[in-house]
Amino acid sequence: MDSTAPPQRRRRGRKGDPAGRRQAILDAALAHFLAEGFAATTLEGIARQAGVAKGTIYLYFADKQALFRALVQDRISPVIGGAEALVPQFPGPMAALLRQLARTFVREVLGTERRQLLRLVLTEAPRFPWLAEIYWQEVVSRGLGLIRAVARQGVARGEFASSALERFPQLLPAPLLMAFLWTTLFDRFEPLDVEGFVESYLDLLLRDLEGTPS
Amino acid sequence: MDSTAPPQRRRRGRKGDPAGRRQAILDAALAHFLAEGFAATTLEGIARQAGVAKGTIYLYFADKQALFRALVQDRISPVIGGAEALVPQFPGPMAALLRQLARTFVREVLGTERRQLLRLVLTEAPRFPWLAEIYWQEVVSRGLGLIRAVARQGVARGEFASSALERFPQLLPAPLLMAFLWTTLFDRFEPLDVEGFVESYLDLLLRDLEGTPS
DNA sequence: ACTATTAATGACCATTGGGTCATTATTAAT
DNA sequence: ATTAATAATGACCCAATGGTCATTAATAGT
Repeated sequence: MDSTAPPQRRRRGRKGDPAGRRQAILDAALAHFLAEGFAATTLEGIARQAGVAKGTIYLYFADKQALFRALVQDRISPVIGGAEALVPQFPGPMAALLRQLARTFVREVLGTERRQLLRLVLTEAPRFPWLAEIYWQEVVSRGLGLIRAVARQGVARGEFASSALERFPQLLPAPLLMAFLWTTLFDRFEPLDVEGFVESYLDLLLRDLEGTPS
Repeated sequence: MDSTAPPQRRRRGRKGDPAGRRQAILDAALAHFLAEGFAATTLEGIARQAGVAKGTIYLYFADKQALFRALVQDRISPVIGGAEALVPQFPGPMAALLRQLARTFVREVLGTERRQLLRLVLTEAPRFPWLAEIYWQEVVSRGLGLIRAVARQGVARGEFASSALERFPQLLPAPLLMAFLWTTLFDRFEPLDVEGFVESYLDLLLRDLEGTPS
């Protein structure tokens, strides 16, 4: 996370590790964008933290926005991969799979620094349409697809009586989003038991999907 | 919404309507903050749209942040009032009341420019702790209180078999938040039938609250 | 009329920050 | 060694912006 070059070297000319530099810049940029948002982040600040001169950044990125874009693209994609690998070969019932997906999200995103990246995307996306688009392509559409697939499979196998989740796959991430928002903004006023909340919601959702009493 | 002073007057000295000026400035500020966010909004731009010189803003507000603060405080509070008036004297069953609360939110917030204000709060709050605090005091805590009251009442009257909503009042707004986010960011890729989504969720939630089959 | 008071102005200031580029250090090739 | 190629630098440029204040116009009181 902290990537200020170890001892303050002062080098010039060709350098050994261009990929490392790129990474250092990206790391520093992430830290600053997270803390201050896009508009308030200064290239000077990024450069200082990366142990690099301001001009150097422009050797790796066309401008501030390109840097932001590269950052997002580099770090966002890997998230969904695991889930996509898990779904098609899951042994147990679909209800259990949905539970696991939700829990994985809580553990792997809400419980790590990835949550900060999520926050960055959510807060900057309204102002950068391309950001929403990348996020849609790389994460949201794929996630939705997964949920739909599971929902459909559940119905096909006779495990689910309702197809509500297929029509509205957003039902699954809704409480996760709420938990995210809550812990980001309001936890200091009234802490939320995220685990309990999510489990509670899953009980409710799955109970309804499995047997619609009516 | 649009508040550029009617014809471009050029006045000096004492003026007739100081309250009107204040309002004009606030209107213009709202438009700009919504479109560009706090950091990217310029006082010059606000002044121009308000039909006022930049210096004039400083007669009404101490600085940029105070302006933002006043804006939020002025416009946010009235929202919850209606709901608070409705709840204590609602005639029908509590389930119907919850439905009405959710629908009102969809109609009165998601369906109006208030949604923009909500977006502004949500995107800027992480960077302005005092914003989260105001929003907590004026809206969130009161809203939560209402939901808890309804949940408790429902249980007391024997209408609800589960007290899940009392423990996690966030269960009610969760899908509303999702609908909000979705329509803000992803509607252009895959439109969401908000009404259907919310109703679908309410069915699910209320069915579960009313009779927990188990 | 004349004066005191005050609302409003906008030129101005100081600072900041994105972006450029001539210069310099380092390495690779010959 | 000498040269060519290139990685890195940071002083510099310039536009933009938050904030100030001497000046000016309108009004109220007398």
